Amino acid sequence: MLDINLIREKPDWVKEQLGKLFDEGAVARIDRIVALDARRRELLQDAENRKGSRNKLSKQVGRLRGDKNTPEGELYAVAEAVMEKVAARDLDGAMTVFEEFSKGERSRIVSSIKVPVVSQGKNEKRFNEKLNDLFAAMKEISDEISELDEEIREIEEELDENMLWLPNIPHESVPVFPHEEDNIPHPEKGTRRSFDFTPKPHWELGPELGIIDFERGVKLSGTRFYILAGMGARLQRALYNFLLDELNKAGFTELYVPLLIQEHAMYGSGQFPKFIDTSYRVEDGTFYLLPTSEVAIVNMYAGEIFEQADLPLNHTAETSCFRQEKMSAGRDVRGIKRVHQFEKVEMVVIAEPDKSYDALEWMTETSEGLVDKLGLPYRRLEIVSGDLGFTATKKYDIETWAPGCEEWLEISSCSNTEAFQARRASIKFRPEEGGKPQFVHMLNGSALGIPRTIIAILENYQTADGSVIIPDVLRPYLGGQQIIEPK
RNA sequence: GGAGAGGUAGCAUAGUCUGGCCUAAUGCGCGCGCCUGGAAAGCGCGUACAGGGAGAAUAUCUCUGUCGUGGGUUCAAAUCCCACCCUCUCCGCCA
Repeated sequence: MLDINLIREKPDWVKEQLGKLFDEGAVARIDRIVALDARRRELLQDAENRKGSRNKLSKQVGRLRGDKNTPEGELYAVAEAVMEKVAARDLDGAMTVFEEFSKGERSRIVSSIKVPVVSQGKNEKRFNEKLNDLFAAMKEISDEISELDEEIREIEEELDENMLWLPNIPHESVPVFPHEEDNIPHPEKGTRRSFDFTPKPHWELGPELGIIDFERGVKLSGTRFYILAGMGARLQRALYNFLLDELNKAGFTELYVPLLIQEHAMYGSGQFPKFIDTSYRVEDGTFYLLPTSEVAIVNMYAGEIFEQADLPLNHTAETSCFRQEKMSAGRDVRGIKRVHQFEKVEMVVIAEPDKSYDALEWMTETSEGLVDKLGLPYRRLEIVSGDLGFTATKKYDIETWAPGCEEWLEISSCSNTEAFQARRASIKFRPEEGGKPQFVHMLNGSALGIPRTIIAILENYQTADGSVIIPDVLRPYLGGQQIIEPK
Protein backbone atom coordinates (compact mmCIF):
# COMPACT_ATOMS: atom_id res chain seq x y z
CA MET A 1 0.00 0.00 0.00
CA LEU A 2 1.20 3.48 -0.75
CA ASP A 3 1.36 6.22 1.86
CA ILE A 4 -1.91 8.15 1.87
CA ASN A 5 -0.01 11.23 3.05
CA LEU A 6 2.17 11.10 -0.05
CA ILE A 7 -0.90 10.89 -2.28
CA ARG A 8 -2.55 13.73 -0.39
CA GLU A 9 0.48 15.99 -0.63
CA LYS A 10 1.81 15.13 -4.09
CA PRO A 11 -0.97 13.59 -6.15
CA ASP A 12 0.51 14.71 -9.45
CA TRP A 13 3.91 13.27 -8.62
CA VAL A 14 2.30 9.96 -7.64
CA LYS A 15 0.34 9.89 -10.90
CA GLU A 16 3.54 10.52 -12.83
CA GLN A 17 5.26 7.64 -11.02
CA LEU A 18 2.35 5.26 -11.55
CA GLY A 19 2.34 6.34 -15.18
CA LYS A 20 5.72 4.65 -15.52
CA LEU A 21 3.96 1.34 -14.94
CA PHE A 22 1.83 1.94 -18.03
CA ASP A 23 -1.17 1.14 -15.86
CA GLU A 24 -3.87 3.70 -16.66
CA GLY A 25 -6.29 2.15 -14.18
CA ALA A 26 -3.93 2.78 -11.32
CA VAL A 27 -3.34 6.39 -12.30
CA ALA A 28 -7.09 6.94 -12.55
CA ARG A 29 -7.59 5.89 -8.93
CA ILE A 30 -5.57 8.78 -7.57
CA ASP A 31 -8.15 11.50 -8.14
CA ARG A 32 -10.82 9.35 -6.56
CA ILE A 33 -8.59 8.65 -3.59
CA VAL A 34 -7.80 12.31 -3.08
CA ALA A 35 -11.50 13.18 -3.14
CA LEU A 36 -12.47 10.37 -0.76
CA ASP A 37 -9.66 11.26 1.60
CA ALA A 38 -10.69 14.90 1.75
CA ARG A 39 -14.31 13.96 2.38
CA ARG A 40 -13.27 11.47 5.02
CA ARG A 41 -11.27 14.03 6.96
CA GLU A 42 -14.05 16.54 6.73
CA LEU A 43 -16.59 14.12 8.20
CA LEU A 44 -14.09 12.78 10.70
CA GLN A 45 -13.50 16.20 12.15
CA ASP A 46 -17.18 16.78 12.53
CA ALA A 47 -17.78 13.37 14.10
CA GLU A 48 -14.84 13.64 16.48
CA ASN A 49 -15.78 17.10 17.65
CA ARG A 50 -19.28 15.91 18.30
CA LYS A 51 -18.02 12.86 20.14
CA GLY A 52 -15.80 14.96 22.33
CA SER A 53 -18.67 17.20 23.32
CA ARG A 54 -21.05 14.30 23.72
CA ASN A 55 -18.65 12.43 26.01
CA LYS A 56 -18.06 15.39 28.29
CA LEU A 57 -21.69 16.36 28.37
CA SER A 58 -22.87 12.83 28.97
CA LYS A 59 -20.90 12.59 32.19
CA GLN A 60 -22.30 15.82 33.52
CA VAL A 61 -25.84 14.95 32.52
CA GLY A 62 -25.57 11.53 34.11
CA ARG A 63 -24.38 13.03 37.35
CA LEU A 64 -27.41 15.24 37.65
CA ARG A 65 -29.45 12.18 38.50
CA GLY A 66 -27.23 11.07 41.35
CA ASP A 67 -26.64 14.54 42.75
CA LYS A 68 -27.91 14.54 46.36
CA ASN A 69 -26.13 17.69 47.44
CA THR A 70 -27.77 20.23 45.20
CA PRO A 71 -31.34 21.34 45.94
CA GLU A 72 -33.79 19.95 43.40
CA GLY A 73 -34.92 23.36 42.42
CA GLU A 74 -31.42 24.22 41.29
CA LEU A 75 -30.97 20.86 39.58
CA TYR A 76 -34.11 21.51 37.65
CA ALA A 77 -32.85 24.90 36.62
CA VAL A 78 -29.61 23.40 35.35
CA ALA A 79 -31.45 20.64 33.49
CA GLU A 80 -33.73 23.21 31.92
CA ALA A 81 -30.84 25.44 30.86
CA VAL A 82 -28.84 22.52 29.49
CA MET A 83 -31.86 21.10 27.68
CA GLU A 84 -32.35 24.38 25.89
CA LYS A 85 -28.79 24.31 24.57
CA VAL A 86 -28.92 20.61 23.69
CA ALA A 87 -32.17 21.05 21.80
CA ALA A 88 -30.41 23.68 19.71
CA ARG A 89 -27.45 21.27 19.36
CA ASP A 90 -25.21 23.78 21.08
CA LEU A 91 -23.22 21.18 23.00
CA ASP A 92 -20.41 23.53 23.94
CA GLY A 93 -23.02 25.94 25.24
CA ALA A 94 -24.48 23.15 27.32
CA MET A 95 -21.08 22.40 28.79
CA THR A 96 -20.69 26.05 29.62
CA VAL A 97 -23.85 25.88 31.73
CA PHE A 98 -22.33 23.08 33.81
CA GLU A 99 -19.05 24.93 34.15
CA GLU A 100 -20.74 28.13 35.25
CA PHE A 101 -22.90 26.22 37.67
CA SER A 102 -19.94 24.53 39.28
CA LYS A 103 -18.17 27.88 39.48
CA GLY A 104 -20.96 29.11 41.67
CA GLU A 105 -23.03 31.13 39.26
CA ARG A 106 -26.09 29.28 40.43
CA SER A 107 -28.38 32.13 41.08
CA ARG A 108 -27.98 33.52 37.56
CA ILE A 109 -28.83 30.16 36.03
CA VAL A 110 -31.74 29.61 38.38
CA SER A 111 -33.13 33.02 37.64
CA SER A 112 -32.68 32.63 33.88
CA ILE A 113 -35.12 29.76 33.45
CA LYS A 114 -38.61 30.32 32.17
CA VAL A 115 -40.45 28.24 34.75
CA PRO A 116 -40.00 29.46 38.29
CA VAL A 117 -38.69 27.14 40.95
CA VAL A 118 -41.58 26.05 43.10
CA SER A 119 -42.10 24.03 46.23
CA GLN A 120 -40.06 20.92 46.88
CA GLY A 121 -42.45 18.07 45.97
CA LYS A 122 -43.33 19.38 42.54
CA ASN A 123 -39.70 20.02 41.72
CA GLU A 124 -38.87 16.33 41.97
CA LYS A 125 -41.42 15.31 39.40
CA ARG A 126 -40.60 18.16 37.05
CA PHE A 127 -36.90 17.42 37.42
CA ASN A 128 -37.27 13.74 36.58
CA GLU A 129 -39.31 14.55 33.53
CA LYS A 130 -36.79 17.10 32.40
CA LEU A 131 -33.99 14.62 32.99
CA ASN A 132 -35.76 12.04 30.82
CA ASP A 133 -36.10 14.63 28.08
CA LEU A 134 -32.42 15.35 28.40
CA PHE A 135 -31.48 11.66 28.17
CA ALA A 136 -33.69 11.32 25.13
CA ALA A 137 -31.99 14.30 23.53
CA MET A 138 -28.57 12.83 24.33
CA LYS A 139 -29.61 9.61 22.67
CA GLU A 140 -30.61 11.55 19.57
CA ILE A 141 -27.18 13.12 19.52
CA SER A 142 -25.54 9.71 19.78
CA ASP A 143 -27.73 8.46 16.97
CA GLU A 144 -26.74 11.39 14.81
CA ILE A 145 -23.10 10.60 15.47
CA SER A 146 -23.73 6.96 14.55
CA GLU A 147 -25.12 8.04 11.21
CA LEU A 148 -22.02 10.11 10.63
CA ASP A 149 -19.84 7.16 11.62
CA GLU A 150 -21.66 4.97 9.15
CA GLU A 151 -21.07 7.49 6.39
CA ILE A 152 -17.38 7.61 7.31
CA ARG A 153 -17.21 3.82 7.33
CA GLU A 154 -18.60 3.64 3.80
CA ILE A 155 -16.12 6.22 2.57
CA GLU A 156 -13.24 4.42 4.24
CA GLU A 157 -14.33 1.16 2.68
CA GLU A 158 -14.18 2.68 -0.79
CA LEU A 159 -10.94 4.43 0.06
CA ASP A 160 -9.35 1.20 1.30
CA GLU A 161 -10.53 -0.67 -1.76
CA ASN A 162 -8.85 1.89 -4.00
CA MET A 163 -5.69 1.92 -1.92
CA LEU A 164 -5.47 -1.88 -1.99
CA TRP A 165 -5.61 -1.87 -5.78
CA LEU A 166 -2.77 0.62 -6.18
CA PRO A 167 0.53 -0.96 -7.19
CA ASN A 168 3.87 0.15 -5.79
CA ILE A 169 5.79 3.05 -7.29
CA PRO A 170 9.00 2.21 -9.18
CA HIS A 171 12.38 3.29 -7.81
CA GLU A 172 14.00 6.14 -9.72
CA SER A 173 16.73 3.81 -11.00
CA VAL A 174 14.27 1.56 -12.81
CA PRO A 175 14.35 1.94 -16.60
CA VAL A 176 11.02 3.15 -17.93
CA PHE A 177 9.72 0.82 -20.63
CA PRO A 178 6.37 -0.83 -21.08
CA HIS A 179 7.04 -4.51 -21.78
CA GLU A 180 8.67 -7.66 -20.54
CA GLU A 181 10.68 -7.77 -23.78
CA ASP A 182 12.32 -4.47 -22.78
CA ASN A 183 13.96 -5.97 -19.68
CA ILE A 184 17.67 -5.30 -19.76
CA PRO A 185 19.97 -8.34 -19.64
CA HIS A 186 23.30 -8.00 -17.87
CA PRO A 187 26.30 -9.88 -19.34
CA GLU A 188 25.97 -13.64 -19.28
CA LYS A 189 27.99 -15.48 -16.66
CA GLY A 190 29.16 -19.04 -16.39
CA THR A 191 29.91 -21.00 -19.50
CA ARG A 192 27.33 -22.17 -21.92
CA ARG A 193 28.19 -25.71 -22.94
CA SER A 194 28.68 -26.55 -26.56
CA PHE A 195 27.03 -29.83 -27.49
CA ASP A 196 28.23 -32.20 -30.20
CA PHE A 197 24.73 -33.65 -30.30
CA THR A 198 21.28 -32.06 -30.14
CA PRO A 199 20.42 -31.51 -26.50
CA LYS A 200 17.03 -32.84 -25.48
CA PRO A 201 14.38 -30.91 -23.62
CA HIS A 202 13.67 -32.05 -20.05
CA TRP A 203 10.25 -33.39 -20.96
CA GLU A 204 12.05 -36.04 -22.99
CA LEU A 205 14.99 -36.54 -20.65
CA GLY A 206 12.86 -36.86 -17.51
CA PRO A 207 10.70 -39.78 -18.66
CA GLU A 208 13.62 -41.50 -20.43
CA LEU A 209 15.61 -41.43 -17.19
CA GLY A 210 12.52 -42.57 -15.30
CA ILE A 211 12.68 -39.59 -12.96
CA ILE A 212 9.71 -37.51 -14.12
CA ASP A 213 6.37 -39.24 -14.61
CA PHE A 214 4.02 -36.88 -16.41
CA GLU A 215 1.28 -39.41 -17.27
CA ARG A 216 0.72 -40.59 -13.73
CA GLY A 217 0.88 -37.09 -12.36
CA VAL A 218 -1.92 -36.09 -14.73
CA LYS A 219 -3.82 -39.27 -13.89
CA LEU A 220 -3.78 -38.25 -10.24
CA SER A 221 -4.43 -34.55 -10.42
CA GLY A 222 -4.82 -33.39 -13.99
CA THR A 223 -2.88 -31.15 -16.27
CA ARG A 224 0.25 -29.37 -14.97
CA PHE A 225 0.85 -32.00 -12.30
CA TYR A 226 3.71 -34.49 -12.35
CA ILE A 227 5.48 -37.03 -10.22
CA LEU A 228 9.17 -37.10 -9.48
CA ALA A 229 10.41 -40.65 -9.06
CA GLY A 230 13.62 -42.22 -7.81
CA MET A 231 16.58 -40.01 -8.62
CA GLY A 232 14.17 -37.23 -9.63
CA ALA A 233 12.70 -36.98 -6.17
CA ARG A 234 16.13 -37.40 -4.61
CA LEU A 235 17.63 -34.76 -6.87
CA GLN A 236 14.94 -32.31 -5.77
CA ARG A 237 15.59 -33.10 -2.13
CA ALA A 238 19.34 -32.74 -2.63
CA LEU A 239 18.80 -29.46 -4.37
CA TYR A 240 16.78 -27.77 -1.69
CA ASN A 241 18.98 -29.14 1.06
CA PHE A 242 21.97 -27.68 -0.75
CA LEU A 243 20.21 -24.33 -1.18
CA LEU A 244 19.09 -24.14 2.43
CA ASP A 245 22.55 -25.06 3.69
CA GLU A 246 24.11 -22.36 1.53
CA LEU A 247 21.61 -19.78 2.75
CA ASN A 248 22.18 -20.77 6.35
CA LYS A 249 25.86 -20.13 5.76
CA ALA A 250 25.02 -16.77 4.20
CA GLY A 251 23.16 -15.69 7.33
CA PHE A 252 19.55 -16.64 6.70
CA THR A 253 17.48 -18.17 9.47
CA GLU A 254 15.49 -21.13 8.23
CA LEU A 255 11.76 -21.40 8.89
CA TYR A 256 9.11 -24.05 8.57
CA VAL A 257 5.77 -22.34 7.93
CA PRO A 258 2.09 -23.23 7.45
CA LEU A 259 1.01 -23.99 3.91
CA LEU A 260 -2.59 -23.05 4.67
CA ILE A 261 -2.96 -19.39 5.35
CA GLN A 262 -5.79 -17.00 5.98
CA GLU A 263 -7.06 -14.27 3.72
CA HIS A 264 -5.63 -11.34 5.67
CA ALA A 265 -2.12 -12.66 5.04
CA MET A 266 -2.75 -12.64 1.31
CA TYR A 267 -3.66 -8.97 1.59
CA GLY A 268 -0.71 -8.23 3.84
CA SER A 269 1.91 -9.21 1.32
CA GLY A 270 0.01 -7.83 -1.65
CA GLN A 271 -1.23 -10.98 -3.41
CA PHE A 272 -4.81 -9.87 -2.85
CA PRO A 273 -7.01 -8.33 -4.08
CA LYS A 274 -5.34 -8.26 -7.49
CA PHE A 275 -4.26 -11.89 -7.81
CA ILE A 276 -7.13 -13.54 -6.03
CA ASP A 277 -7.85 -15.65 -9.14
CA THR A 278 -4.42 -17.22 -9.19
CA SER A 279 -4.63 -18.78 -5.75
CA TYR A 280 -6.35 -21.89 -4.50
CA ARG A 281 -8.92 -21.56 -1.77
CA VAL A 282 -9.74 -24.62 0.26
CA GLU A 283 -13.37 -25.49 0.42
CA ASP A 284 -14.15 -24.37 3.96
CA GLY A 285 -13.37 -20.89 2.75
CA THR A 286 -11.06 -19.72 5.49
CA PHE A 287 -7.76 -20.92 4.05
CA TYR A 288 -5.75 -20.40 0.93
CA LEU A 289 -2.91 -22.60 -0.27
CA LEU A 290 0.39 -20.81 0.01
CA PRO A 291 1.42 -19.42 -3.41
CA THR A 292 4.91 -18.62 -2.10
CA SER A 293 6.44 -18.75 1.36
CA GLU A 294 6.97 -15.00 1.03
CA VAL A 295 3.33 -14.66 2.15
CA ALA A 296 3.96 -16.61 5.33
CA ILE A 297 7.27 -14.99 6.19
CA VAL A 298 6.11 -11.44 5.57
CA ASN A 299 2.91 -11.85 7.53
CA MET A 300 4.30 -13.73 10.48
CA TYR A 301 5.48 -10.35 11.78
CA ALA A 302 2.23 -8.49 11.08
CA GLY A 303 1.47 -5.85 13.67
CA GLU A 304 4.93 -6.06 15.25
CA ILE A 305 7.53 -3.43 16.02
CA PHE A 306 11.22 -4.41 15.88
CA GLU A 307 14.10 -2.74 17.65
CA GLN A 308 16.55 -1.30 15.16
CA ALA A 309 19.23 -3.68 16.51
CA ASP A 310 17.06 -6.64 15.39
CA LEU A 311 17.49 -5.62 11.76
CA PRO A 312 18.23 -6.82 9.25
CA LEU A 313 16.29 -10.00 9.63
CA ASN A 314 17.08 -12.63 7.01
CA HIS A 315 14.77 -15.58 6.62
CA THR A 316 14.59 -18.55 4.32
CA ALA A 317 12.03 -21.28 3.97
CA GLU A 318 11.52 -24.18 1.65
CA THR A 319 7.87 -24.84 0.89
CA SER A 320 5.53 -26.22 -1.63
CA CYS A 321 3.87 -23.44 -3.60
CA PHE A 322 0.46 -23.62 -5.20
CA ARG A 323 -0.71 -21.55 -8.13
CA GLN A 324 -3.67 -21.75 -10.45
CA GLU A 325 -1.78 -20.27 -13.43
CA LYS A 326 -5.07 -19.10 -14.91
CA MET A 327 -3.41 -15.98 -16.24
CA SER A 328 -0.96 -18.14 -18.16
CA ALA A 329 -3.43 -20.64 -19.53
CA GLY A 330 -1.99 -22.26 -22.63
CA ARG A 331 1.58 -21.05 -22.00
CA ASP A 332 4.41 -23.41 -21.20
CA VAL A 333 2.17 -26.45 -21.13
CA ARG A 334 4.98 -28.92 -21.71
CA GLY A 335 7.26 -30.08 -18.98
CA ILE A 336 7.63 -28.72 -15.46
CA LYS A 337 8.31 -25.09 -16.21
CA ARG A 338 4.87 -23.90 -15.18
CA VAL A 339 2.98 -26.18 -12.80
CA HIS A 340 0.30 -25.93 -10.12
CA GLN A 341 2.44 -27.29 -7.31
CA PHE A 342 6.16 -26.85 -6.93
CA GLU A 343 8.94 -26.47 -4.39
CA LYS A 344 10.73 -23.22 -3.83
CA VAL A 345 13.35 -21.93 -1.46
CA GLU A 346 12.60 -18.34 -0.65
CA MET A 347 14.55 -15.50 0.92
CA VAL A 348 12.94 -12.63 2.79
CA VAL A 349 14.93 -9.71 4.17
CA ILE A 350 13.52 -7.15 6.56
CA ALA A 351 15.75 -4.10 6.47
CA GLU A 352 16.03 -0.51 7.58
CA PRO A 353 14.83 1.81 4.84
CA ASP A 354 18.22 3.30 4.01
CA LYS A 355 19.78 -0.15 3.66
CA SER A 356 17.18 -1.89 1.56
CA TYR A 357 18.77 -1.26 -1.83
CA ASP A 358 22.09 -2.63 -0.63
CA ALA A 359 20.12 -5.60 0.65
CA LEU A 360 18.54 -6.06 -2.78
CA GLU A 361 21.96 -6.21 -4.42
CA TRP A 362 23.21 -8.62 -1.79
CA MET A 363 20.18 -10.84 -2.12
CA THR A 364 20.45 -10.91 -5.88
CA GLU A 365 24.17 -11.71 -5.71
CA THR A 366 23.39 -14.48 -3.23
CA SER A 367 20.94 -15.92 -5.70
CA GLU A 368 23.44 -15.67 -8.55
CA GLY A 369 26.04 -17.35 -6.36
CA LEU A 370 23.78 -20.36 -5.97
CA VAL A 371 23.25 -20.73 -9.70
CA ASP A 372 26.97 -20.32 -10.17
CA LYS A 373 27.79 -23.06 -7.65
CA LEU A 374 25.47 -25.37 -9.54
CA GLY A 375 27.58 -24.69 -12.62
CA LEU A 376 24.73 -23.30 -14.70
CA PRO A 377 25.06 -20.46 -17.22
CA TYR A 378 23.02 -17.48 -16.09
CA ARG A 379 22.38 -13.80 -16.50
CA ARG A 380 20.78 -11.05 -14.50
CA LEU A 381 17.82 -9.23 -15.94
CA GLU A 382 17.03 -5.71 -14.88
CA ILE A 383 13.27 -5.45 -14.85
CA VAL A 384 11.74 -2.40 -16.52
CA SER A 385 8.93 -0.37 -14.98
CA GLY A 386 6.18 -1.94 -17.07
CA ASP A 387 7.10 -5.46 -15.91
CA LEU A 388 7.69 -4.75 -12.23
CA GLY A 389 4.59 -6.44 -10.95
CA PHE A 390 2.34 -5.21 -8.19
CA THR A 391 4.51 -4.96 -5.11
CA ALA A 392 8.06 -4.21 -6.25
CA THR A 393 9.84 -0.87 -6.52
CA LYS A 394 12.80 -2.57 -8.17
CA LYS A 395 13.34 -6.09 -9.35
CA TYR A 396 16.01 -8.34 -10.80
CA ASP A 397 15.36 -11.72 -12.35
CA ILE A 398 18.01 -14.38 -12.64
CA GLU A 399 17.70 -16.50 -15.73
CA THR A 400 19.48 -19.71 -16.55
CA TRP A 401 19.97 -21.09 -20.02
CA ALA A 402 18.13 -24.27 -20.86
CA PRO A 403 19.74 -25.73 -24.00
CA GLY A 404 17.04 -28.39 -24.48
CA CYS A 405 14.03 -26.10 -24.68
CA GLU A 406 16.35 -23.38 -25.98
CA GLU A 407 15.25 -20.57 -23.74
CA TRP A 408 16.23 -18.49 -20.76
CA LEU A 409 14.37 -19.70 -17.68
CA GLU A 410 13.45 -17.35 -14.87
CA ILE A 411 14.98 -19.25 -11.96
CA SER A 412 14.91 -16.45 -9.39
CA SER A 413 13.33 -13.07 -8.91
CA CYS A 414 14.49 -10.59 -6.29
CA SER A 415 12.43 -7.56 -5.33
CA ASN A 416 12.48 -4.66 -2.98
CA THR A 417 8.95 -3.74 -1.91
CA GLU A 418 10.18 -0.90 0.34
CA ALA A 419 7.34 -0.16 2.80
CA PHE A 420 4.57 -1.45 0.52
CA GLN A 421 4.08 -4.75 2.32
CA ALA A 422 5.16 -3.38 5.69
CA ARG A 423 2.43 -0.78 5.51
CA ARG A 424 -0.19 -3.38 4.62
CA ALA A 425 0.85 -5.77 7.35
CA SER A 426 1.90 -2.99 9.76
CA ILE A 427 5.51 -4.01 10.43
CA LYS A 428 7.73 -1.34 11.95
CA PHE A 429 10.96 -0.74 13.76
CA ARG A 430 11.92 1.66 16.51
CA PRO A 431 14.86 3.87 15.46
CA GLU A 432 17.75 3.82 17.91
CA GLU A 433 18.13 7.58 17.88
CA GLY A 434 14.56 7.86 19.14
CA GLY A 435 11.44 8.96 17.40
CA LYS A 436 8.30 7.18 16.35
CA PRO A 437 8.33 3.66 14.98
CA GLN A 438 8.54 3.62 11.21
CA PHE A 439 7.84 1.03 8.57
CA VAL A 440 10.57 -1.43 7.68
CA HIS A 441 11.47 -2.28 4.12
CA MET A 442 10.75 -5.82 3.02
CA LEU A 443 12.51 -7.70 0.25
CA ASN A 444 11.92 -11.10 -1.20
CA GLY A 445 13.70 -13.34 -3.64
CA SER A 446 13.69 -16.92 -4.76
CA ALA A 447 16.69 -19.08 -4.16
CA LEU A 448 15.68 -20.92 -6.29
CA GLY A 449 12.57 -22.19 -8.00
CA ILE A 450 13.17 -25.94 -7.87
CA PRO A 451 11.47 -27.27 -11.03
CA ARG A 452 13.25 -24.78 -13.26
CA THR A 453 16.53 -25.55 -11.58
CA ILE A 454 15.91 -29.22 -12.26
CA ILE A 455 15.16 -28.38 -15.88
CA ALA A 456 18.44 -26.50 -16.14
CA ILE A 457 20.44 -29.27 -14.52
CA LEU A 458 18.95 -32.00 -16.69
CA GLU A 459 19.35 -30.07 -19.91
CA ASN A 460 22.82 -28.62 -19.22
CA TYR A 461 24.36 -31.76 -17.74
CA GLN A 462 23.01 -34.26 -20.27
CA THR A 463 25.38 -36.44 -22.24
CA ALA A 464 25.15 -38.00 -25.68
CA ASP A 465 23.97 -41.35 -24.27
CA GLY A 466 21.07 -39.74 -22.43
CA SER A 467 22.66 -39.75 -18.98
CA VAL A 468 22.84 -36.72 -16.73
CA ILE A 469 25.94 -35.80 -14.75
CA ILE A 470 25.16 -34.67 -11.21
CA PRO A 471 26.64 -31.24 -10.36
CA ASP A 472 29.58 -31.50 -7.95
CA VAL A 473 27.93 -29.56 -5.16
CA LEU A 474 24.95 -31.91 -5.06
CA ARG A 475 26.89 -35.16 -4.91
CA PRO A 476 27.40 -35.06 -1.13
CA TYR A 477 23.62 -34.94 -0.80
CA LEU A 478 23.22 -38.02 -3.02
CA GLY A 479 25.63 -40.41 -1.37
CA GLY A 480 28.42 -39.40 -3.73
CA GLN A 481 26.52 -40.50 -6.81
CA GLN A 482 27.90 -38.85 -9.96
CA ILE A 483 25.50 -39.67 -12.72
CA ILE A 484 21.87 -40.48 -13.44
CA GLU A 485 21.59 -43.11 -16.14
CA PRO A 486 18.62 -44.16 -18.30
CA LYS A 487 16.80 -47.25 -17.11
C1' G B 1 -14.74 -33.64 21.55
C1' G B 2 -16.09 -32.43 27.18
C1' A B 3 -15.31 -29.26 31.67
C1' G B 4 -13.10 -25.10 33.88
C1' A B 5 -9.97 -20.63 34.07
C1' G B 6 -8.24 -16.69 31.38
C1' G B 7 -6.98 -12.54 27.16
C1' U B 8 -5.97 -4.93 30.24
C1' A B 9 -0.33 -0.74 26.45
C1' G B 10 7.42 -4.22 26.55
C1' C B 11 6.64 -7.88 30.82
C1' A B 12 3.78 -8.87 35.40
C1' U B 13 -0.52 -7.61 37.75
C1' A B 14 -5.10 -4.31 39.73
C1' G B 15 -9.72 -2.65 38.08
C1' U B 16 -15.02 -6.25 36.00
C1' C B 17 -19.27 -8.78 41.05
C1' U B 18 -21.71 -3.06 42.44
C1' G B 19 -21.40 0.98 34.70
C1' G B 20 -19.85 7.49 35.66
C1' C B 21 -14.03 10.31 40.71
C1' C B 22 -10.65 5.12 34.57
C1' U B 23 -8.14 11.23 31.79
C1' A B 24 -6.81 2.80 32.72
C1' A B 25 -3.50 2.38 38.35
C1' U B 26 0.86 -0.24 40.49
C1' G B 27 5.54 -2.95 40.10
C1' C B 28 9.42 -4.38 36.83
C1' G B 29 12.04 -3.12 32.53
C1' C B 30 13.62 0.90 29.42
C1' G B 31 15.04 6.29 28.45
C1' C B 32 16.45 11.23 30.25
C1' G B 33 17.92 14.28 34.35
C1' C B 34 19.69 15.21 39.56
C1' C B 35 23.20 13.25 42.91
C1' U B 36 28.69 10.96 42.43
C1' G B 37 35.72 11.18 41.40
C1' G B 38 33.00 7.11 38.77
C1' A B 39 29.14 3.72 39.64
C1' A B 40 25.21 1.45 42.56
C1' A B 41 21.32 2.97 45.50
C1' G B 42 18.07 6.99 45.99
C1' C B 43 15.14 11.03 43.97
C1' G B 44 12.53 13.51 39.81
C1' C B 45 10.54 13.27 34.90
C1' G B 46 9.14 10.35 30.81
C1' U B 47 7.85 5.79 28.58
C1' A B 48 1.35 1.71 23.84
C1' C B 49 -0.65 2.14 18.89
C1' A B 50 -3.62 4.36 15.19
C1' G B 51 -6.36 8.38 12.94
C1' G B 52 -7.62 13.70 12.88
C1' G B 53 -6.98 19.18 14.12
C1' A B 54 -3.79 23.68 15.34
C1' G B 55 1.42 24.74 13.86
C1' A B 56 6.81 26.58 9.30
C1' A B 57 7.93 22.27 12.16
C1' U B 58 10.27 15.33 12.09
C1' A B 59 9.11 21.18 18.44
C1' U B 60 4.76 21.54 21.07
C1' C B 61 -0.45 21.57 22.12
C1' U B 62 -5.13 19.21 21.36
C1' C B 63 -9.17 15.76 20.04
C1' U B 64 -11.07 10.83 18.67
C1' G B 65 -10.63 5.54 18.72
C1' U B 66 -8.47 1.01 20.67
C1' C B 67 -8.71 -3.02 27.54
C1' G B 68 -8.65 -10.43 22.28
C1' U B 69 -12.38 -9.48 17.74
C1' G B 70 -17.28 -8.13 16.21
C1' G B 71 -22.21 -6.89 17.54
C1' G B 72 -25.90 -5.28 21.36
C1' U B 73 -27.97 -2.63 25.86
C1' U B 74 -27.31 2.45 28.00
C1' C B 75 -27.34 9.50 28.34
C1' A B 76 -22.67 6.75 29.49
C1' A B 77 -19.21 0.18 28.82
C1' A B 78 -12.45 -2.45 30.42
C1' U B 79 -17.02 -3.17 33.57
C1' C B 80 -23.62 -5.69 31.67
C1' C B 81 -25.58 -9.13 27.37
C1' C B 82 -24.66 -12.18 22.71
C1' A B 83 -21.45 -14.44 19.07
C1' C B 84 -16.67 -15.63 17.56
C1' C B 85 -11.14 -16.13 17.96
C1' C B 86 -7.03 -17.40 20.88
C1' U B 87 -4.25 -19.19 25.41
C1' C B 88 -3.80 -22.29 29.77
C1' U B 89 -5.35 -26.58 33.07
C1' C B 90 -7.82 -31.24 33.51
C1' C B 91 -10.49 -35.33 31.04
C1' G B 92 -11.47 -38.21 26.57
C1' C B 93 -9.73 -39.71 21.73
C1' C B 94 -5.72 -40.12 18.36
C1' A B 95 -0.70 -40.34 14.38
